[in-house]
Amino acid sequence: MPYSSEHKQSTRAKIVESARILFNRHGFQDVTIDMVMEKAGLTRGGFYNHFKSKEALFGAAVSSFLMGRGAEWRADAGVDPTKPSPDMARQMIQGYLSSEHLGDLDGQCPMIALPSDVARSNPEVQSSYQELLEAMVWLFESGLEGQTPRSRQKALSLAALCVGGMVLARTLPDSTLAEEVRVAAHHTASEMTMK
Amino acid sequence: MPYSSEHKQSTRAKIVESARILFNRHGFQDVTIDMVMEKAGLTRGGFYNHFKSKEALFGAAVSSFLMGRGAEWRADAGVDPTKPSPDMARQMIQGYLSSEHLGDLDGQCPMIALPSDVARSNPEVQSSYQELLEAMVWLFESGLEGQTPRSRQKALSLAALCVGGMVLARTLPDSTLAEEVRVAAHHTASEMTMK
DNA sequence: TGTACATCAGTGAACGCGCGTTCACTGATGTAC
DNA sequence: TGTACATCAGTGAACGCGCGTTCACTGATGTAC
Repeated sequence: MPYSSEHKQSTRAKIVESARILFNRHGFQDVTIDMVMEKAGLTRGGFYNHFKSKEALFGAAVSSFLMGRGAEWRADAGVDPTKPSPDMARQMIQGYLSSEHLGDLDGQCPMIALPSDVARSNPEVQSSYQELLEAMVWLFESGLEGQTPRSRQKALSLAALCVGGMVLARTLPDSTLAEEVRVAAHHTASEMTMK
Repeated sequence: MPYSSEHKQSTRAKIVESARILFNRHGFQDVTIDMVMEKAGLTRGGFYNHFKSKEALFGAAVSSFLMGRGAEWRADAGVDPTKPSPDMARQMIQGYLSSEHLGDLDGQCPMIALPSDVARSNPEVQSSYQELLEAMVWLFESGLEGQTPRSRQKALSLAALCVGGMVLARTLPDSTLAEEVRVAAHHTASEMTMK
């Protein structure tokens, strides 16, 4: 077999990474196969050696975030699952609702950048999105006292607050108001981990 | 001048209403001018007698929600601005995070249906979106005790929680989890209006 | 060790379809006389 | 009051462009002998 066995894999990875960044910036429909392949240093035609459609690429891109940063979240929380610390939840909130994350158009969480796109996409993409949320909720839940229905409710609400705060902040044209929303969500979320 | 003066206005209104519903269901890009005009009982060509572009229609559609339900919110809150009641905020939360609202694909709030679309649209559309959020925040803020920085933070966080909870619930393919998120956000938001 | 061969990742031209927009027209309706 | 006229909302065919996808090919690289 010509070409080393890793060669195709690494090309595929380059395509997915280019796609993840471009989708994050421009959304599903405004990104063309040409843009993705050019960013990956390749040409149009080769794309279908790796994916059966543009939608399949979208799924791979969302999923790649889950495997990357999402896996970090899990790892952070899973270091010692028997002794979960509230610090982990607080660090997560700190990072997620930070101004750095708000400005990081390339690296941001797809739940912020692509909610409508995912809602209208196919079930595989939506599953990746759901796994990402579950990772986040799981980390929050582990970081709170005990595993009561109460902490479950709190963890889910924290996720809604984090995602909602960032989605709003990203969409508002008045950056002062956007910042106000982000900071308010940040404070409220922090308080919720206290008591 | 032929045709009564209201005739064109009412045709325009029919187009906007059709567009609002279709955009809510399918997003900006998946709705065609043909679909909108057909739903309004007209044909393609006439569209440009009313709007200069598809984007202009999108702005009018988002804005029409603001003028419709958004105005109701304001009116509700503004009945007696000197004596704001926490009931108003609670009612708003009740309705916004209800399962009826989650299922109402046609009539739902554009902040839930179209966040990514608006984020990538032009400034006029984003302004409409912002006005909608401001109406919501204003209602929450009026419903809380006093006008302290504290109540402002709470009002903004409530908005983030409402929108975030619904965006997540709408996007999750597992409807049990979606419902869990909605209910959790509902409970937490209600609690926040208590103390 | 060197050479012919087979494989298949990557190329780039072409296809085909959809959709936003334009345009020449039609015909309904209000106004002037 | 009735009739000719002017306006302009609405029609539907056509245009043109972009983009997802296909396809015949090229050429780099591993393998067999």
